[in-house]
Amino acid sequence: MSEYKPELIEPRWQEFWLKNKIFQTDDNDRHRPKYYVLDMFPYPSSSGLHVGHPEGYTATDIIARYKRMNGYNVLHPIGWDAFGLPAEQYAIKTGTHPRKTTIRNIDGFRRQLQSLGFSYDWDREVDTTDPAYYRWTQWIVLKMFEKGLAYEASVPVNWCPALGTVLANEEVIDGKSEVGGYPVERKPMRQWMLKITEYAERLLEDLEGLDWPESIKEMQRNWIGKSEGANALFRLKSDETAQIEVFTTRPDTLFGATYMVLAPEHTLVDRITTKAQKEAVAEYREMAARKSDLDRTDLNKDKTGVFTGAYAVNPVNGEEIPVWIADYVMMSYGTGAIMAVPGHDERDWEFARKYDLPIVEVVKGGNIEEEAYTDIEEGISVNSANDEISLNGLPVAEAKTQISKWLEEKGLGKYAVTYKLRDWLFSRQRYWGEPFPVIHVDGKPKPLPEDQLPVTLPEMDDFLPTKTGEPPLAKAGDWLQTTDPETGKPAVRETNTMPQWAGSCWYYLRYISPDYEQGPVDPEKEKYWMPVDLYVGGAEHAVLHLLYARFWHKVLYDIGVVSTREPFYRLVNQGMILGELEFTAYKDNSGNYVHPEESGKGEDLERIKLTEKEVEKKGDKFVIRGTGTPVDARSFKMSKSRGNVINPDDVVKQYGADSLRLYEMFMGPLEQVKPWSMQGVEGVYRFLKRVWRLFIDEESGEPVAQIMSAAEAEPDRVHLKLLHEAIKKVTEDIEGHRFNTAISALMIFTNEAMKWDSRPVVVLRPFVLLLSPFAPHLAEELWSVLGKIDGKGEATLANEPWPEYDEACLKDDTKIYAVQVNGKVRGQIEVPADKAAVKDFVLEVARNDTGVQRHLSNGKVVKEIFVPNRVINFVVK
RNA sequence: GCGAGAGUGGUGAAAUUGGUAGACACGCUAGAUUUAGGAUCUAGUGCCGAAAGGCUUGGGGGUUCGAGUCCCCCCUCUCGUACCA
Repeated sequence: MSEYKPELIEPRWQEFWLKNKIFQTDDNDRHRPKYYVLDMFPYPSSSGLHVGHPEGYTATDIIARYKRMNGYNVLHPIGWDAFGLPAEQYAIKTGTHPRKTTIRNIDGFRRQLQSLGFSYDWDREVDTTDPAYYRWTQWIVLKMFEKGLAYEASVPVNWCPALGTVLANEEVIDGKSEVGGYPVERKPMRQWMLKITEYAERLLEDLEGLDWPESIKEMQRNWIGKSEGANALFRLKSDETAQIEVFTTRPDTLFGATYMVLAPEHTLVDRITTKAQKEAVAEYREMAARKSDLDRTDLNKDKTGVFTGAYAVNPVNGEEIPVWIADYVMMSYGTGAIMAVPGHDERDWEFARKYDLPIVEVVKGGNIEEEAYTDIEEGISVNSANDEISLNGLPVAEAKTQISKWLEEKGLGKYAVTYKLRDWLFSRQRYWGEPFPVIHVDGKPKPLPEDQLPVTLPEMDDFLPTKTGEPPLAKAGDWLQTTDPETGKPAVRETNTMPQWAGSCWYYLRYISPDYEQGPVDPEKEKYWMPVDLYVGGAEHAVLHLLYARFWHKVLYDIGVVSTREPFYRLVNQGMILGELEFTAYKDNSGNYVHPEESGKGEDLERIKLTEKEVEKKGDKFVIRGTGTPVDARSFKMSKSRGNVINPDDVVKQYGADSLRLYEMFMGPLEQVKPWSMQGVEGVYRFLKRVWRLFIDEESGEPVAQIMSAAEAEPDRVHLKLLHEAIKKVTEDIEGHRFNTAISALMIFTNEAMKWDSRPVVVLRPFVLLLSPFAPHLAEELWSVLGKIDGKGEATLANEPWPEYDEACLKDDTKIYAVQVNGKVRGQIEVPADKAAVKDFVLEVARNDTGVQRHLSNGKVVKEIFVPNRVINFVVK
């Protein structure tokens, strides 16, 4: 071998690592500190890896390799979140059993991941579709039944006829299914729910201690949506027995409540509606029921509603106020009813304007003729007094406390907290998911005893749901009919299955003891390994996966299965990788290039893709070269339809896994969104070739003559300075996840070392170790080359200690100062290091610099700034 | 609308506490070696200018001897969210 040929090097080392189980984690070694570094659970899709996967995986692999070399016992596993809709839909289309597809896809993913040289412990693979795994998923759900955290409910769900299943709110985007984009409608169905709301407060509170991106924490906080306020009771004018309870965050505006609104689905509506209004109300309710959530929000500019004919009494001032129904009030939030304060709530203001309802000012500070005044900092209560209490003159916060106290004393209301978070709709009408460990006896659901687990999926060849929306499992006759193991009574199995989230809620625990038989995780090992020290994945899981997993973890904590309150101590989101930068010009019907925005008829324009050479930059935009016609210059999300998808396999084939890994890390900061560039891959590939030539003579294929063993040549100060600078920079940058600048430090070392006539092994060896987390195949290869030269070193560098830098080697003989005059750099001076901190000496040298002198002669020096080892500034007047 | 984040060369980006802006890489220009090369090496490359010099981190103000970095106002983009009372 002569040139750098990754296709020859890489498979050899991958096989070596695998065969010798180099990265197998030793569970019983409790002396070393542990480090658990985790990638987000991949779904093994049929299309294989995309370049986004290796981004996070490379980052965690670098950390894992680095931590091992630093003496940590590292847990770095991978597995498969393999239940899910695509395999089932493929089965419906082709008749191929989902298990078959799943196995094939997993094999594909495993092959791809291994071809990238990731240092996973392959003996810990887990697969959510394996009964040995989902046995414990079912077990956890069983525990939830026991704790009363799972219940059945008939809820209007997002029924997608095309997919034949119910979708969670978060799987519906703009009224269409996230998968496939099919229309979704509302339909009431029997469902399993999990009481995540019971954990709302803890899920919110425990965010505090987590080292997560602030944006993700904020999204979770918003999702949980805690509001503090009061519940207040309004009695009805005509019906002494009925009361309307409302939730408000602004009890201080109670005197300004001029009407009330119930959600159309509110149970009181039938009871309070007057005869005269019955028809109008019924009509409105029917219309509202037909609307999906999307339609409701879509129409949010034009609020609608109907008067019920009933009046309620405002408890603070005895005013009789009309009760309306309107779909801008949601049954699922708060109490499903509001007191409307149009003076100080935008929505109520709009509604009141439209239906000509009175608007009263009770907080001074704005102009309620123009818009609702919602400020809570400056506003002062007015018009808010009765015989017993007056809020007048109080700021909002104080008014809130006063009125809440009063309401409570009177039994008219009390302090209340409401969350946006809803219970988790936990069942799906699908085949390819975990069956529930539940049977129905005498029409009632009953959890199975633990020893009946796992409840395995029945073999089927028809995966279509029934026409009524009953899950496919309803067709599994033999499986469906069973007996209650306790009573022997005939029983029917639950036919819903769990959503895909279930398996991914606790997989990080199974990795710890994948073969443990007595529970989901070996408690002793759990105590050693948990929590996860570093969790890396895409921001698309910011809310759902991370919230669900935190919820399950807390349940497991409560029943003593895990020892930590939170599963993931530190979270990092990798930024999305976009396609290559694209230049697009637009032509109109007559074939003239136009500006897309100025033309104002964007839909008729023809899009022309231009190359980099066909455009130039003018001002702050790109134009067609030689003309003034602007073009769009943008990178887009990779997608099949756009044709800008990069397949990692192709990159590996052309440049090798090390180049792919290196490029993905060199592109920019891990967390940032960044566009792909094939030329950038070329760049790092050239770097690796240069590294190769630092060691190997391309003509002969032998090590270069410049390499000196320890016996032949001592490293000199220049060698050591360069090396130790690299060690310092690379070490600190890996610790701070600044992989791009770490690579740049490796490049600087290589560029300099290439010029050396003598390349001492004792300098090259640490360099190879620094390179190894980034480009492990090349590093192993070069390590073995060095081993042949001086007969030292192990067969693999994976367990070598990480190099440490020596401060003494970093010292310079001289220091360089920038010399400024009035803040502008006018010269540069070099002074001996031992005198660099001597102010008078350095200033004298600076004054004598010819370039500086010229600028000093213009006036009088009034001030001299001296920043040791950096800069001097003369202020001249 | 609201919330969060980000704007630095032709491009991806550096600049860890306020101290020489543009490291490293891509691209480009010239040259060398060369049958050729998407190979390698050398030199150059923020902008304006012949040079001296001036200008420059989205725009405008401010603090400071000194601002990409701190403060105020504005603009643009990305992501999230959507009647949550």
